[in-house]
Amino acid sequence: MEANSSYQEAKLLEFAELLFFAYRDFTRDPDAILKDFGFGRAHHRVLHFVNRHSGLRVADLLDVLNITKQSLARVLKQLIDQGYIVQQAGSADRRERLLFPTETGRALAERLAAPQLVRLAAALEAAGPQAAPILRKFLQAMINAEERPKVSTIMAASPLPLSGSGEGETS
Amino acid sequence: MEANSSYQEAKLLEFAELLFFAYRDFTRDPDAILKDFGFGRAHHRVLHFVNRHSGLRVADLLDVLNITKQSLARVLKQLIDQGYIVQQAGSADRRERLLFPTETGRALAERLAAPQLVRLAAALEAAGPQAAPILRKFLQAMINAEERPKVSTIMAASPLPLSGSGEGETS
DNA sequence: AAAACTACGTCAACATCACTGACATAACCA
DNA sequence: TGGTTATGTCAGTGATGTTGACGTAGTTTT
Repeated sequence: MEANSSYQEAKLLEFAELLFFAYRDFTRDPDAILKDFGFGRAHHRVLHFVNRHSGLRVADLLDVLNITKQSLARVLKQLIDQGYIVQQAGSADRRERLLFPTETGRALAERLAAPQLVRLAAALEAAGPQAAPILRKFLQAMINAEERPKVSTIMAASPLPLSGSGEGETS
Repeated sequence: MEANSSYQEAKLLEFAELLFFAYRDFTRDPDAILKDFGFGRAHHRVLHFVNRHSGLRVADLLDVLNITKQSLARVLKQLIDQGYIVQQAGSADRRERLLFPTETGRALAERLAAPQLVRLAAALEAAGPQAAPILRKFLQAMINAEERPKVSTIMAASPLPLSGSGEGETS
């Protein structure tokens, strides 16, 4: 089953290139919007995960994004200072800073996601009715095996209930 | 057909996140190799397209990568100076600089691609036998409509015949 | 042949986003 | 009390992208 023929390799290279082009364009729409706010792609990533997984800790975010805390600090600080994200001390462990989007933050996150969701919906439809489960399997298998449990955990915790009001206890 | 239900949106968001993680890990292996050479992801992209589409012009490369010539210049110069890529004046239009990989360049390109192809092959297998055509449709549809003809042209021209020897006429 | 345009290279300044290393603070834990 | 943990922050650096301006060789147009 390890067909390593020239044909196979050419096919795989084709997918590698398609993936490059697809991802390039996937990020293009939000990048354009972000520019108007003086933000970059890093802000999008942070805002996305804070919005979608409300209440995650700074450590969780570092884990998800795979960047250093110094890298995160800059963008997170900007998002907090400009009122897109608020922090809240953890109730069990008060060292933890749980992150929540403000209303403004949620609105921006949704605005950034909108063109991407439209694109994804169109691409899924173009790929056919059975595409979704197949694509899910493919993408999951593309993720490093050691990372998969972590990713599953994060993605399963999407509608994490807001412990506090999620607002009003800004630093 | 514009199912915009909460369920649909959640599913699409899931794909958006999976795509992020998948692409992140897709670039991880080559990034690690590049570090040993003092190169970055930009070098990989240039070397990849020069290797796979031997003889393309600088203008083609700019078009494919969607970056400015000043950005390209830095990495391209390094790859040329260090013997991974050679230039050759176009025969029809001698202003054009056609780009070719050296043997060393080809070897590095293949080494960088290897883990990605392994990953892709495994993911395609995990996704099932009908995955390839579906995935191809999906990825193509993810690309901006205006860009698709350009991308098709580039990808169709993969085994572009080397006009010269492809070596020996370095600047 | 002169003028205009094209392909490419290059200099300079700058922004974003990542990194390493070091150190500070507050809160938890033993 | 002392050690560890979660987070924040300062300082310096590197990779990659940007805009703007200018130069040079080669092609095309008039």
